[in-house]
Amino acid sequence: MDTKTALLDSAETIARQRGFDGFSYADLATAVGIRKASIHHHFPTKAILGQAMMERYRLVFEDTLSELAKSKHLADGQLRGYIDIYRDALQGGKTICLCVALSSDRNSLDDATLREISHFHDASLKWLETLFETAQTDGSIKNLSESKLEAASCLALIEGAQLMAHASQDVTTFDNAVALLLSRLTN
Amino acid sequence: MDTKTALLDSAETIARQRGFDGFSYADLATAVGIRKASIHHHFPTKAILGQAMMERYRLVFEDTLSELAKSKHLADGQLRGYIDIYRDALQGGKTICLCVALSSDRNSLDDATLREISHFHDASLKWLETLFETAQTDGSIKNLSESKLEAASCLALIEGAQLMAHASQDVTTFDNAVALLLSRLTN
DNA sequence: CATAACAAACCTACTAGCAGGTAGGTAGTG
DNA sequence: CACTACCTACCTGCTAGTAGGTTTGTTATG
Repeated sequence: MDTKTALLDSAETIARQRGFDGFSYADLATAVGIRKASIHHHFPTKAILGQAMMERYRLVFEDTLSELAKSKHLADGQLRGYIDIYRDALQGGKTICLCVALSSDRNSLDDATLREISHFHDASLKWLETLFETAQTDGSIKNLSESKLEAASCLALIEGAQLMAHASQDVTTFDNAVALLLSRLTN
Repeated sequence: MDTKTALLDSAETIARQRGFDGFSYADLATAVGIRKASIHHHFPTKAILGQAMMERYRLVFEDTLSELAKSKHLADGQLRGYIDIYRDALQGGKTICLCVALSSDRNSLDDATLREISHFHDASLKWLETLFETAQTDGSIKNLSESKLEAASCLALIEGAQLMAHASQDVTTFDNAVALLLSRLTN
């Protein structure tokens, strides 16, 4: 496999468990099977690696979301799919969304990476807002309020649910937190 | 001022901005005005300091909650107060609840501190559950579902809102996320 | 076809700086 | 005398990053 991809994969996996400060070049070297110094050939600095990691994550996520929007035409199905993405990302409480994981060690991230995170949040909010707009016409979600607020509330709920599930290392925590949101879906 | 208290204060302040790995004994030494090695006299290891910090935080928080429950008798007032605590804790996006901040660098925390965090979550959930039970009799919150799920959902929402507000360094993010929850309060 | 040139990908060996932690000494106080 | 609270000086281990050399495969040229 491509070494650069393998490095990003390892970095993402560990970062999602332990944050950006939670992995070192030494960790990646061991995981990938090359020497620590060789990583600098692919990613001159850790900041560049972080940025690349976050950008790739965002692009894959955006792709997943647009696929989801294509495959499910009703808002409730889309939201269920969206929640499932975050639930699956938990892997039983072991890992969390990269975005949530990096939010904590903000201080050790450079501006470019921070911008990637903002970008990610903005894109998520926009996608959810569209989803709730759809719901207002197809009626597949109950008790609707203003789409912008629904989106903000929804994202915060899901990210918080993930954070708590990670803290307790238990998916049930996630399931309990999103249960009421899911109960608003008609299908 | 008592040095030990000053150390805990500084540690808490920085930890709430940058996480547990975000502050060093050197940082605390500078902040408090003693030498780095002298901190070990008060807290032999960083793990012990972390534990003490989290325990104090939890105790103060529990105290605040019981005061809140005494001063406001209706559930909506209590919930508004609860949300305000988290909103104030943000200080415009600069700091977050210690519990949210530490959830991220789980790996560098010892078992005792992790147990303190669990303890904190459990206490919060229990308090909120009681709040929603109260709401079912006083009718001050609309559209009530099962109290346990309401509590889980509420805590996840607020913690997620705080995380996102911290990421964007903007309280508006928090306000948007909790707006729909607040709209369910009758007063 | 042989070989020289080049670059990509990796290596060993090293640096400076910071982390938490230790050893052992000192000033003040009951 | 003993204790608390602090000090200087140091240690080990880890971090990201650097310098410079080796291997390997491709590509251009006599």
